[in-house]
Amino acid sequence: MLETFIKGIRITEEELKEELHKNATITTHKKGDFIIKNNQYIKVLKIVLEGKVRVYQENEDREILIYYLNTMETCTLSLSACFEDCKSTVNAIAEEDCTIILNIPVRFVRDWNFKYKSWNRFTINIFRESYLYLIDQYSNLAFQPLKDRLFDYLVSKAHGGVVKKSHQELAKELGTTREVISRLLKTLEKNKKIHLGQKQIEIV
Amino acid sequence: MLETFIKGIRITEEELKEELHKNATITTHKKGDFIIKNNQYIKVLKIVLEGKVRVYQENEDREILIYYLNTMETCTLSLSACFEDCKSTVNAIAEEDCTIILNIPVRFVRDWNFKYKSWNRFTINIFRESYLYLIDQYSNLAFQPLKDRLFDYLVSKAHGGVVKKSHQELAKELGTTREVISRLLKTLEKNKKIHLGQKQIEIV
DNA sequence: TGACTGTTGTGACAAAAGTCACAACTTTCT
DNA sequence: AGAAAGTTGTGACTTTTGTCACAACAGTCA
Repeated sequence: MLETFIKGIRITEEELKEELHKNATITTHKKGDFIIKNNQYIKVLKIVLEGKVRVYQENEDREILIYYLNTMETCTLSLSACFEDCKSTVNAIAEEDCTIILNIPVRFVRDWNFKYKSWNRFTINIFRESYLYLIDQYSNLAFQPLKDRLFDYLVSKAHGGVVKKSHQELAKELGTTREVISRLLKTLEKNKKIHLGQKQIEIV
Repeated sequence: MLETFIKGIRITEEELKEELHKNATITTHKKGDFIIKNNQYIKVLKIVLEGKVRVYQENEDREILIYYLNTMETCTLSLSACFEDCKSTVNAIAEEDCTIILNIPVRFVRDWNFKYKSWNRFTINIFRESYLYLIDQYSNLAFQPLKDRLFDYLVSKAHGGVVKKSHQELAKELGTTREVISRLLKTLEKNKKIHLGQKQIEIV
């Protein structure tokens, strides 16, 4: 439930909005394009105007979701990188065609933090909420068995009681493998918790 | 390695230091005292002047470490709470007798963020580093087998090649149970990676 | 239509982690 | 010294998760 509140952009000051538009470059990306790769230098703030980006960590053949960026959401890690040069430890990939604001010069992001109250608020809120959300995820990962994490995840991602994702996608989001997800989903179906279709899961 | 750099307080402006001292209350706590409990409202910023505090999440009979606060370190979660009223989702317990600055009024923490550049820097840095550190921990938890996390943890906590902790303590820090730790340590000893003593582990 | 690609199901097995029970040893405190 | 509390070792077992192999099915596109 935390998740639905985080990463929303909330800029109110007109002057700042103008600065944003004046300084930003807008780019478009096709589904499947990498926005950032592990070990690459992050040099600009990224705000997703439209589309969907998956930010994740990878490890050999597995992956785990850090967060999704949906329409009008800001990448916490790129914001973070504005304050200190650093390499990315994550990958980000366009899950849908998307348009992204980037190339806001780093020094602006820093200066605004002291110049505009609303930007300051915004920055702090992004960090605050991302941090709390991650702690929550961390402790779930530590204590909840996968079958519970899976079910909770399905519930959180459902639109009208339906999740349109393949088992492989779920595996990549939850940090496990496809076979494990398939098996757990079958069990959930036997227990009348869900109903399985092709690339579609219905929550009962 | 990230860990050794985070949570350090770095206040340079004299005026701000004075404000800190003027407004703060200093309290002392005995080893074993709870500094904050799960579900309690966090109302003040906490900075550990001396001693050691363990901040962790609990789940029935298990626990997992979020971070330790050592001398001159600031609690990220209490800083975060200054910007938005919220309940704690963690516990914090004094692992050694300690003295703590608290009762800095919340509005000061917020105002300073716009008034003092160094405080602004400080706030951002705390969030930034804590967030990056947690992502690192998160992905380790997801991908590294416990035996590796344990060994890495021992290495990171060793002073002069020695860790003075009981198996129970390690279990609480790594989010598992004592028996599991005992067994893994025995294996590490057999593999000549460590040498086991009473409440003491020597890294070879 | 038929080949290709992606998706799902599943059995068999292995490895990792958790649980329970109990013994033995150390340290602390009186 | 002796009791109590904390610490460590360990066997036996269960549950959870990961791996491999292979089959069947669905959707897309030439």
